[in-house]
This record gives sequence, structure tokens and C-alpha cells, in this order.
Amino acid sequence: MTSKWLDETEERAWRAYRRMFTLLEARLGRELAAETGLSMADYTVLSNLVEVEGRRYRVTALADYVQWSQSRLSHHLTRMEERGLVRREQVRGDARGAYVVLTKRGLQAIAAATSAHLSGVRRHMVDLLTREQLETLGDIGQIVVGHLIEESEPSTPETPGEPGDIMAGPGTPRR
Amino acid sequence: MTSKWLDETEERAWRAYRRMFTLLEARLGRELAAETGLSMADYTVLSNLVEVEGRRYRVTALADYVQWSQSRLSHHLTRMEERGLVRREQVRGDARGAYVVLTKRGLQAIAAATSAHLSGVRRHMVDLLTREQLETLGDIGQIVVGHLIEESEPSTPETPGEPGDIMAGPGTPRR
DNA sequence: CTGCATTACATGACACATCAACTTTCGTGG
DNA sequence: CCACGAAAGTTGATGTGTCATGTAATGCAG
Repeated sequence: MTSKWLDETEERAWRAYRRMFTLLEARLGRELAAETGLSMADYTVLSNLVEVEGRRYRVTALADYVQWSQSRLSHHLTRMEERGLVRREQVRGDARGAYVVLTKRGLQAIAAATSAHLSGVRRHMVDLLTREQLETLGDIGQIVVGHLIEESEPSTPETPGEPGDIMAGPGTPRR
Repeated sequence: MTSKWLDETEERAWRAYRRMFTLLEARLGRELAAETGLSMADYTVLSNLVEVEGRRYRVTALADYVQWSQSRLSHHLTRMEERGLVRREQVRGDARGAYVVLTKRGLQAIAAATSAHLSGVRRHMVDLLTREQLETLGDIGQIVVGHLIEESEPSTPETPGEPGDIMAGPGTPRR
């Protein structure tokens, strides 16, 4: 059954990863929707906003970070705005730009959702793994992410001195 | 920065995982579309079909396996059928049912796409990891998948004798 | 300055996903 | 056998994502 592209170990790893991701995404998505009324997309936007100082993000920067098209984000923001979860704000010094800002309602929503969501993450993944497996998973992610970022940003070979600093998150603007 | 829900190791693992799949999905999706004209959704359907004997799948079984709604799959199949990639066929013995069958054109498409796709998987992930990391990733996937399947199928605690047999794939019909 | 490419974001049309019916067939209890 | 609930798929309306394009502001070359 070992294909001609990947050997046995590689194929097992890849298929396991993919299957895990398929099932996990579906499960967490369903639970999130059921328990909080937020979609994964909502959660993505809100959780990124809440982590950054000022609870605001430039539209394009957020789109880049979450790997959405500007257009998708713009549409989604419009809908979230109608639900009162976020609001757009002008950027001082650049009249083209816009901030997405977390509203009070959005803050409540994400605060409530986070505990539910992360408890799911625990139950369905984190708590099932050993310390060592968690470490390794962190390593793997760091390596893969480091590679993908390098490749797409040939100019900025990642923050010098902190190679592969995947934890930087939105707080440390890339590029 | 360590939240109150996950400790440092756990949070690093989770964030690394999440970031990895966000970037990886986006990258592999773009490359697949550019190089083969198939979307990830197309690839999912075709690659599952090609691996099962008879190159056919019952609609609901496939929907279950890939975690789509029947409806989504049905709509998507209609479009793929129009492109000549798959075809529907009657099920002998159950007039309600339908098989999705890979057409010659679909077979060519997936054959061509697989090498391109898996070479991407290699470049962006597999080749970056050590043997041990690959083993561990396989273990992690197996554990998490095993848990998720058990939970959602209380009746069938996975093929007896082969607990957590995540490699079974579509060839071994579940449930 | 001024012209022009670029950046930032929005928008509208179209593709795709979801949700709630709906149709047909199955299978089973009575 | 037959009535009726459950199963397998499909369909249409509506929500969400994509693609091409539009609008306005910016910055920089000359």
C-alpha cells in the first residue's frame, strides 16, 4: 500500500496528520457553533483581535496572517459588523486604510468562546498526548511554519536572532 | 503569555499545529490549483475514489469519510460530473442509493495531480522532518483520530483487533 | 508640483456551502 | 402485506467565499 511518492513512515505520518486535521476541524467547528454560536471563521477573526494590543488590526495585515483574501475578510467583516462583533475604524495618517476593532460585544463573545473552544482542544487532542509528543508537535510546527514563511517572504528571513519564532503572533507585525 | 487554559508546552504545541495547518493548507491549495486546475475539494473526492476497489463509493459513505454533508457532496458531485471527472451509477439492490464512480478523465486528472501534490507535501513538510518526528506525528494522528472516531461511533469501537487503525481508509468501510 | 504606478480596501457577480425541505425506497412491526 | 418511520439522495433558498474590478489615497520619479 506504500505509494511510490512517500515511503511507509512518511505516508503514515502524512495520512495520520491529514485525517486528524479533517476530523478535528469538523469536530471543533461543530462544537464551537453549538456552544457559542460562532463559526470557526468568526473565532479566527475574534481570537486574533483579542490578542493584539488595542484590540485592532489593519485589514490587510489580518487577512495576510490568517491567509484569507482581502476580499473574503472584507465581506466577513461586514457581516460581523452587522452582528456587532467588530467595528471598522479610520487609520490616522492613512486615509485608505482601516482598522478592524473588537467591540465590547465582540470581546464578550470571544471571552466566552475561548474557554469552550480550548476545553475542546484539550479533550480532543492535548490531553491525549504525552509531554514529549506535545514538544515534538511544537517542533514540527515550528519547522514547517518557519519554512513556509521564509519561502513566501524572501526579503525578511524571519526576525533575526529568533529564527522560526512562530509564537510571535500578530503582536509582532511581520514584514 | 501562557493562557490560563493551556500551559506553555501545550499552548506552543497547539499554536504551532494551528499555524502550520493554516499555512500548509493555503500553500498546498494554491499550488494544486495552479499546477493541476483542481481544487482541494476536487482532490479530496478524486483521491478517495482512486484508492478504493472499483473506483466507486457510496455517496453517504464518502460524505461521512471526508466529513462533508451529503448535500455538499451531492452539489459538488453534480459540478464534477459536468466536468466529466466522476459519474453517478445505480446501486444494484438498493434503488435509493448511488455510487460515485471515477471516470477515465477523472482518473487521468487525479493521476497527474497526485505527483504534483505529494511533491509539495514533501517539500513543505515531510522532507523537513526527521525520521523520529515523522514517527511521532504518525503516533499523534493515530491517537487523536482514534479518540475522535470512538467518540462518534460508540457502537463500533473500531475494527476489533486493530484499535486505532487509521490507515484503513476507504478500502475498509467503517460502521 | 504632477503624473502614474502601487497600496488599501470595498463591491458586485458568480461559485460554492449550508440548511431545511422533499422524493423515493427500504425495512420492520403489527 | 401494508403502514410508517428511517435511510439515501436531491433540490432550492440563502449564507459565505472568490474573482475581477472599482475607488480613493499614497508615494515617488522626474
